[in-house]
Amino acid sequence: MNRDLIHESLAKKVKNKMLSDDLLFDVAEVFKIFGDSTRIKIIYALKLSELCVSDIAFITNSSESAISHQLRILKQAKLVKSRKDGKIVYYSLKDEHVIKLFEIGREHALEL
Amino acid sequence: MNRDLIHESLAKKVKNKMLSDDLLFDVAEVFKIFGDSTRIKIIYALKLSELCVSDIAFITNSSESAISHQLRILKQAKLVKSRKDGKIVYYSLKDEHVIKLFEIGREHALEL
DNA sequence: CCTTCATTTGAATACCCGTTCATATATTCA
DNA sequence: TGAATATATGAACGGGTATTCAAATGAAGG
Repeated sequence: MNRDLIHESLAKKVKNKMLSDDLLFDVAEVFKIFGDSTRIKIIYALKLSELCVSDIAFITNSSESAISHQLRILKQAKLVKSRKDGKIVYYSLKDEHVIKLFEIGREHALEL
Repeated sequence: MNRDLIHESLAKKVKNKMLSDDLLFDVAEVFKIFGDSTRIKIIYALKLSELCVSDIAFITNSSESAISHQLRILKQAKLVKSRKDGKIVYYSLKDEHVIKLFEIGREHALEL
């Protein structure tokens, strides 16, 4: 780690302009949530409609347990919200921001 | 997996409207690339300037080997491009799309 | 050529994380 | 209250992946 810098002036300038490690970590965390097939499927399904756990399990061909675990993660990340009606818990996307992120990722995926 | 559907009609409708597993998988893959602190740091640094491997290692406090590995991943994902000048390889972001995705993730991270 | 230096590569390690399975909680209804 | 059902939870297992370390590649300069 104690070498000569190849472009000392430039590298130090860029290093000074870097965002904080904390913020960059948080940004990575947001993307990490979207970076799983099951969660992306859930997000897209919820983009189409409010749904309960077993609906989502059916739609995504996953177990209810797996979906429940993933919904907890999505909820902790404040990407989805839930309401309870009797035995059934209905999940939906928390805001338009989530949809925006999804759409841009989708555009990019299509460009490959 | 062979239960009664709670909201059969709705669930089947949503399932029919789902994007293909392949596409949703690809979308998740894109986000997965962004979902790592080191790679996000690299992306942000390259947003500020074209840089070589050892510059990036200095800026991100990582080893050159680790950066090189991550740059390969970023290049395979078509998020960065490179040009060679003698011994030195200069990396830069491939297009504005990458910046757009980063910025939206950043906005979302700030909203927590 | 031989050395130096920037980068790459491969194998090994260690860690993270998604799923499964079994069980628990909670709510409805008989 | 007791059975049935929807969801949640916790532990454990397995697969994936980021980093490290050692070594290889490739280019410049003496």
